[in-house]
Amino acid sequence: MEEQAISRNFIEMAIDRDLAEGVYTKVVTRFPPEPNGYLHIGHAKSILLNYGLAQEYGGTFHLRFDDTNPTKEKVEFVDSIIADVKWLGAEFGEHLYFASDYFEQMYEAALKLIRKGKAYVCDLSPEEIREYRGTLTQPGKNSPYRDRTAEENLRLFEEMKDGKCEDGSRVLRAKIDMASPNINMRDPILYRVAKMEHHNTGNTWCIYPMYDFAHPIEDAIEGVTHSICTLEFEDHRPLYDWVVRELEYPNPPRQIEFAKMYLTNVITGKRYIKRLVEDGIVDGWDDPRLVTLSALRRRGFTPESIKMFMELSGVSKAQSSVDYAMLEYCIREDLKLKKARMMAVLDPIRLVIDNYPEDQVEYMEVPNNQENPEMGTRRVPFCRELYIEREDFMIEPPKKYFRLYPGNEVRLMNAYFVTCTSYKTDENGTVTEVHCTYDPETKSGSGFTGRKVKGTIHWVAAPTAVKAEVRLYENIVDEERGIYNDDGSLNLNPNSLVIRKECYMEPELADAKPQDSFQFVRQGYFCVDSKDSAPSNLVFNRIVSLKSSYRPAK
RNA sequence: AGGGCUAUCGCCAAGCGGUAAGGCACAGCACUUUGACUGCUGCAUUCGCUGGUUCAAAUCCAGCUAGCCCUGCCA
Repeated sequence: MEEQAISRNFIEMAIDRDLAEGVYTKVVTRFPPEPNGYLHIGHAKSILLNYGLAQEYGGTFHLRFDDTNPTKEKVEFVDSIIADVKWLGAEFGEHLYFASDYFEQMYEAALKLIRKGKAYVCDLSPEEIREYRGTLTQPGKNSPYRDRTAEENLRLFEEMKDGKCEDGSRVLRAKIDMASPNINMRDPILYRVAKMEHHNTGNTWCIYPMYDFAHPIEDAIEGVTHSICTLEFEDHRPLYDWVVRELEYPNPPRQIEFAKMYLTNVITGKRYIKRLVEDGIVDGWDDPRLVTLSALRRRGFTPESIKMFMELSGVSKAQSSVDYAMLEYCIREDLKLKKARMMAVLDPIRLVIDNYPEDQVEYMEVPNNQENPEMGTRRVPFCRELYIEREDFMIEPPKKYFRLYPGNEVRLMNAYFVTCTSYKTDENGTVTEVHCTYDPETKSGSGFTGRKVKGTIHWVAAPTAVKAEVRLYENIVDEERGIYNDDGSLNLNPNSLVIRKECYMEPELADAKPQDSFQFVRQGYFCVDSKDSAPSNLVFNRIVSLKSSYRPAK
């Protein structure tokens, strides 16, 4: 009851009011994508918002393809969208619809408007229509075809439907107000001719309804109560209302707009992503550097993390750009207790324990996740020769560096304390090998409290190490300058390349399957790539790095 | 005779006339077999600006300013 204090967003408040006033008795929402591309993280907000609202009010959520323009749509996109919506956990059950299945009803609706004298067939060319429309500051003027009789309009519209008109030669228009300050109300086009095959209806139709006409009808047919869309449609609301009013739907849906979500440092915007795909800059719609849902999934993001992200970012009408760090927080938060913490050395250097028996192998009992004992333990081999991270050793350590350097003692995670005794370099002065001695008394779990060390480093036994490839991703765009330059050329951040590393991992990881994910101690969360991994070649994508408060001194 | 929307910390975002929630980020301390995690602490005398109404204004009124959207037979 005190929990009630949690604030409700403006959409919930509007729905509460509608329910209280009896405008609606149930809630029906929908996510209405056009199948002209893959879904990205921006769409996830709309999906989760609509689905969440339906859940919250015990209503229904629909997935409806707004496929009214055959020139842009493909079944490939329909399939990917369905997969992505399901992956996010937005259950639409039987409520999967296609706007194109309503074409007959939309045609009837057009007929109704014509009979009411609210729509007319216009023979103006596209250029003329533009001229007649006026400008932002100048009113438009009436089309010379505006006063055709209903009979004539009916005849002409039928000709359009029957394929007797060429593309662009005629349109059906609403008769509203050419002087309206809202350009959408200046006799908007309702139907256009497009002699083209449609992915769903084939060649049944050669006239297709425009969004402004089709969308309110789709919503009304399905009994949608709250038609939630983004801010750029605010100016269309008067037309939306005009359509449902003139068509005399009994309980017309109501359109509510919210601000699109932008993420800093990534490319959102379907047309930019599309261009990167088409230009071959990325491997495909699911290239892990993208923020399409399929890319995030491939990279290892979880639906839960995306849901959390949407909940944290909130819903409002203020144009906003959420910090990418928030998404990173969400995925770390989600994986923290769920994933095993493994040791992997990304930039290896050999560590030899001089006083450890040459042929001995010990198996260390290691918890899979310190904070989640339910995840059990595993056995990790330990021996005389190991790999450690190159950055975990320094010849001359800066202040406050408490990893390995000559004379210093550190803990090998889950194993023993070791003290660095010497090191070897090549002719360039690059360290090639580090030598140390271990103290048998300090074995992990032995309860040794004799002395403490400040640093703990991870390692992998050299003879049994599994070789794998790891990919680290940097942001693909230069945040400062945007994606494309003025001349249309691509503006990639020079640091945005994928960094590939050959690395060594615990033998247990040899059995990792595509989409399995883990925390690599001190390195971040990684997920086995589902496309590029072969049994003989494991490829891990870094989902997100771990936070680090260590800053190497300059 | 342009219209619509928005403006609260670096980034999101509550607030709906009674004296600025929360999260991310950041900083510091503690803890630590991950410099992680966790815990604690700090982080808007002020709500785009200027006036006005009121005992009282981020909240109401007026006028400015800035940003976003709209002149597709796209959605």
